[in-house]
Amino acid sequence: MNIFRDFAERLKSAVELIAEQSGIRDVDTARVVVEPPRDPSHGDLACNAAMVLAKPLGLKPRDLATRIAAVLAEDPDVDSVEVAGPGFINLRVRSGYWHKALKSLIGAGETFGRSTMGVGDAVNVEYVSANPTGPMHIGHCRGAVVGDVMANLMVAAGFDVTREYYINDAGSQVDVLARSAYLRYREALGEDIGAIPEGLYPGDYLRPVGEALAREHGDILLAMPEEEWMPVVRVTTVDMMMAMIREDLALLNIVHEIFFSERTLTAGDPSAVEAAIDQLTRDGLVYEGRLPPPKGQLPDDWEDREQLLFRSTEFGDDVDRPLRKSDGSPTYFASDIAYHYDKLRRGFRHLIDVWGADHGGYVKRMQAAIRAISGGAAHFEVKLVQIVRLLSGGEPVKMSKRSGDFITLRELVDRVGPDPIRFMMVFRKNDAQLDFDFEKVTEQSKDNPVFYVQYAHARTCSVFRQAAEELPGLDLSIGALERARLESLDDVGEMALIRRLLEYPRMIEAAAEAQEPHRVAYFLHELASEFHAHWNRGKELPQLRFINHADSHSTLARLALVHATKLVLSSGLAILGVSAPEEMR
RNA sequence: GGCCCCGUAGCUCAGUUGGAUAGAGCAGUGGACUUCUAAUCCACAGGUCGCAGGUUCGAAUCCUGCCGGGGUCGCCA
Repeated sequence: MNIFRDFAERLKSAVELIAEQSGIRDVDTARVVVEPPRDPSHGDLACNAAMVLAKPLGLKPRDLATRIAAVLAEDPDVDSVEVAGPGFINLRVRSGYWHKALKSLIGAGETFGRSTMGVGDAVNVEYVSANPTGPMHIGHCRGAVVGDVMANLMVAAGFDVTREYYINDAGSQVDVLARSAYLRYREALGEDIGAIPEGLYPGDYLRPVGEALAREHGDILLAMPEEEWMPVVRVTTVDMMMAMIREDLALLNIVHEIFFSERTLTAGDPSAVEAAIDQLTRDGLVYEGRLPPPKGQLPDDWEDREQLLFRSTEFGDDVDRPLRKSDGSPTYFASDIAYHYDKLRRGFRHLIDVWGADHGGYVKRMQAAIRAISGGAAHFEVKLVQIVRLLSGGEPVKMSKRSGDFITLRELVDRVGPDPIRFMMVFRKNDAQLDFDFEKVTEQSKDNPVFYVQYAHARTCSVFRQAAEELPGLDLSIGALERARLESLDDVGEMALIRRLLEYPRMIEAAAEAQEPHRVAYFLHELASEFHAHWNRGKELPQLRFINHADSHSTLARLALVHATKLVLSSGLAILGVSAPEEMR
């Protein structure tokens, strides 16, 4: 149950009643919001209805608020109603309502917080899509986690989610990769290859590829010209790189359902890319024309020439975009159009792409393209993740990709483990830069939000261990907790915790709606804080402790609250893909 | 130069899609360990929300123009 939605419904019927009395029909209540007030002293729930609807109803905000308040005051679950400020309606809910809601939370168990908002709509989340030219490094890490948590979040919100990886295995870089692997092949056959020439991939990770090629083909590739060995070597190399990337992703518990090869778009006659260009041509969205040279610094090899352009300006882009390179082959943009065409054909109407910030200049044209090919019917959202700055003790860690000594994802996971990486990568808005400090992230203290939240979960477990030990006769089953006399939970700390827990479903929906996974992490941090705070109140006021030997009824009610806290913490951590440990010694 | 992102406490950042007196953590100061794990908690202090206009009952949030930082700009993917 979602208490905010529950009361929003009650408010709307109150408004409709008042509108009817004034002879007005069809009031638009879409902008009416019921939310927790920023200041808890204002009550349990705050509503803006009077301010939003004053005009259409021809009333002053405060007068309307007073009339709505009078209707709501009759509600048996409402304790008190106040009109405040410019026309806020502040509700205080009877404590029995909270206890009822808590009971249903416990009954819902792990399904608490799951929403049907998505009504099973098919969503495609494309993320990582790192080039298959080497192991994953830190630069890929953030997009990987953000995409994965996004997918989890959309599942929780009731969408039918497919996780997808686009393999860029068609460009010239893959040929360069294959040449580098071919060199390693010669090396594996005993040849002294000397230093890796400039322009090829120097990494040791290609050695096993060379060895595999040698095992499979012996020396027959040596006698072939490049056109002949290239396709063979390319396939083996890309397959092995992708296997390696899959292993890297598995270290972060990331598993994609679909790996989509760019190369398959260029195969066949006509290829999917050519078909897409043909379709755009038939729709009159393509022409031969000239682009103005870029302002600022002109590329050395700039030449003014006619080329095949897509009319992206008709769909909100700043300039029209080329579909063919000077040699006539399709641009990356052209294959990307074909790729997204394919996603739409597979039945997806919601597409979420997670890209690195360096692709920011690419967003508008892709949005334009999808508007064009879907006739405006598809929801397409690009989430750009900003750069991660890697620090160690506050000092930037130097990385040089050229020399190949960048820090791999594998090294990072070995050093700090998957949980801190996953948590920290979503403990920030995706469009803000992020500092990732080795020392802070491995630290096991409250400075580290990962441990802070995990510790709260471990504490909930420790309470139950303790209770089982101290009160061996007490039935601690879920059923017993559900039947507990929850009305005895009346301390301010307990009530604050209950209110926070019941915000969970609303937070999930809002985060999914906004496609902002970081909200889950922040919510958990706040919930953990609420729990730690209440725990500590039991030190000064022993009568507030969860376990009370003299009173098994209140103990059981409090354990029910602890259980509910554990449920929400582990549910939220599951969305983040972070483990919820039972103890942290 | 065009486009995109960012600018909130000394530092790192949230801010519930336009709500009330702008919030956390770190750093600083002062407190709480014969305890259900002090890996925690409490209190104090800290702000012209980059600047200037505009929109309205109401702006950190939306619009315009500046300033500063980052990214990006046909034949890389």
